[in-house]
Amino acid sequence: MGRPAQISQDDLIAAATLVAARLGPAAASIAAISKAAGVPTGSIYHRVPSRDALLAEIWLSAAERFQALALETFAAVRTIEEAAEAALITPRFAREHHADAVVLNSHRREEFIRADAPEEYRARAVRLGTEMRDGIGQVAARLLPGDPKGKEKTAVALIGIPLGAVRVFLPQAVPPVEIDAAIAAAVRAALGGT
Amino acid sequence: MGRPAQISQDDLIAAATLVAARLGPAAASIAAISKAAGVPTGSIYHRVPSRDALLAEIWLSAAERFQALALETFAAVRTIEEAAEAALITPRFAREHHADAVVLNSHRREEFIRADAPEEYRARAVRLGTEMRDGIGQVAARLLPGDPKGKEKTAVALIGIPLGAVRVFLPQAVPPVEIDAAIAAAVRAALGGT
DNA sequence: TTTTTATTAGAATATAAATTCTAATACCAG
DNA sequence: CTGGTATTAGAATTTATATTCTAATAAAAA
Repeated sequence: MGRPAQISQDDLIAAATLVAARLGPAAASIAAISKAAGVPTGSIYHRVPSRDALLAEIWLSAAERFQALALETFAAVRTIEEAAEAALITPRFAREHHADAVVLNSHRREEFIRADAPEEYRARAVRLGTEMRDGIGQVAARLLPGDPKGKEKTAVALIGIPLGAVRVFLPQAVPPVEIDAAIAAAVRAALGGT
Repeated sequence: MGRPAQISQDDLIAAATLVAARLGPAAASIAAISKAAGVPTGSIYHRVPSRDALLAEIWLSAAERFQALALETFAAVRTIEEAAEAALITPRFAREHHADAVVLNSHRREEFIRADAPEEYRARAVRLGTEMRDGIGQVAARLLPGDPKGKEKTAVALIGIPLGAVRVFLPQAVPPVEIDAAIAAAVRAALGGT
């Protein structure tokens, strides 16, 4: 079976995520990542075909982790009060998965998934975007039926506001729990409740 | 006086800002910028000493433009209602200065002003940060006196929430005016008003 | 008109980082 | 024990791009 690997592909992505979160995707060079992972540069290419692919995996694995949680939560939202509670997944995720949150929140997707990235990765990213828009659209249909800008307002409330609040503290710190009440209140207000 | 320049330093920074906003700072190469500005690569170095300096100028000129507006507005805030109105400078700025807003909002400062950037630029960036924190602190002292987390809540309300709301639409689009009411309502709520 | 000089223009060079390559290594199956 | 094989290890190569350099140019001043 050959010589055993020092790290798994998941370990590699985790190490690369940490580097990208700390230094930014542009500075996440193969040299920096291999040093952080504790393996020689050549070994990286036994796990992923290229740096572009690795950068894409960093973003996609973080995004898929967040989105699975978000969509499941949003699907259950029937009232503005439930929406206010659901919006708190964003600060909670940032506390539990700091590096992922920094990757998603303090950087642009386009810097991880370039215009010339392999089609496979672009497709996964597009699917995530579509799924999120659908999920938001369904919440909007339930909470603000008939409002022509209901989708935009719901996106601002469920995504924009909590993300913005969290971003005041990222990437250095973790958002303090005290801001959760402010986020919930802001979401209620943005959706027109009380 | 020598051969006249095709573009001024401000023109160069404006062109570079557009490239950085569209492609990200990492992809804002000298070649890409010179092409966008319509001048040969060598001419760039008659305007700025290095690419690092140009990237720093892009961020600083955008940040200084926004911050002058923000601090002047915040200085007049005495009530939560005035704070809600003041928070709307962010979506308005994004509509009027789209590329600047994308630079500031969809990218990290650290990617424009690297750890090894010339001290002059780092100092300007540090000063901006200090001034903004001071400004927020003074608003917090007026709006939420005695609240131990008043500064964090004010930052979330005046910066985080409007920035997050705007970011739902950037970098492709411009935030629609319809969201301004939602932002104002969210800011009031985050500050504990009504 | 001639001289001066900042700029254009883009080729040449330097530098940094991604990728590939060769050899050595360590485990497993037989 | 031995052969097969995936991995380590890191050097060599390639590629991309920042920077420098040389010559030509265009306007203003003398």
